[in-house]
Amino acid sequence: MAGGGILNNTEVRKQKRKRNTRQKAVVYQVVLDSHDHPTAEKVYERARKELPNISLGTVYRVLKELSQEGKIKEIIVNKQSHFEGRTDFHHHFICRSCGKIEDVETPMCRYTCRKVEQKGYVVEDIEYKFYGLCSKCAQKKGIELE
Amino acid sequence: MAGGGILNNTEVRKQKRKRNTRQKAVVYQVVLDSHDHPTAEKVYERARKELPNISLGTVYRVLKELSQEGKIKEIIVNKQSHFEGRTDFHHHFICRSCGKIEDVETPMCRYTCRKVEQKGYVVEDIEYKFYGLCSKCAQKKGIELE
DNA sequence: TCCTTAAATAATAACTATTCCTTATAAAAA
DNA sequence: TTTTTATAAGGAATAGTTATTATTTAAGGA
Repeated sequence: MAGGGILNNTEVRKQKRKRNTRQKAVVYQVVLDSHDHPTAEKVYERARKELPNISLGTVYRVLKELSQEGKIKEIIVNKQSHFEGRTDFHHHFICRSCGKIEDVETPMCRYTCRKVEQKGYVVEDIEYKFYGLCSKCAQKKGIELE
Repeated sequence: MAGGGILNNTEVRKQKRKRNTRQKAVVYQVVLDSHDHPTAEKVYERARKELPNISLGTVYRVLKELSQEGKIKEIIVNKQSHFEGRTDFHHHFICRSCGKIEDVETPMCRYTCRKVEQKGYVVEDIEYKFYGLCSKCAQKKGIELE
């Protein structure tokens, strides 16, 4: 049969078709406006103020899409995804007492990368996490111990 | 009523009693003998060769105990726990193609730590993860692209 | 040695974050 | 406007893990 196996112009155009939905726009905006590294559930909560009928599944899917498109970043803490609008190179400090996640500005450790690359590895992504007590919780603990 | 609220000697001794079980010994040995950062499920599989009736729940509980005692280390990759017998300061490279986890010897980044501590944070633990392609997968991909 | 006791176990139910599935809806092409 | 199909909503399903409970067993003492 003619045309079998190879896509014609119409089919190619169809494949590329992408829709611009309000749900995606709202979820993206919520992440951009949030500076506390919200979980999917928190993003859902906030998005519902704008779009009361949005579903949690949609939030999860859109968050994954946006991450893959490089528009937002996913940070995993305690096996749970958190999201942020900052996409430049930086890392995170996680307070074990209050759970707060804070950004840490860090230069990439060239020495380490070189060492890894010497083994023939290709480094695509680097993730540093610092765990401990944030200043507030450290202070509180200091007071308690006195 | 007499004696209420305060523990007597017998009660104190009872509280401290800890049992040495075959299950715990076997799970520990399995982790020490494994050099591939096994998951709980994999540890379970291996422990069953020695103790066919051991339960998965026990494996999970013992792995957590051993981690808390500092005898083994837990590494979380893709929201899944892996375990290793090495407990000294080192980090990990994770191959996105084959999933292999490899140890990376790294000096602690003093500059970064100092920067974090300047904010009044108390750093208790540091975790570096490098994601990419291991030498084998990088080579394979190189060949494919030719 | 046998008893006692509570810590640890096996078995299994429950939980939680996330993904998958199905039907319905709506954005964009025609 | 009509058609097309990507995306949405709602809910079921899944995976990894933790909690619960009745049972077993290691350890200390009689």
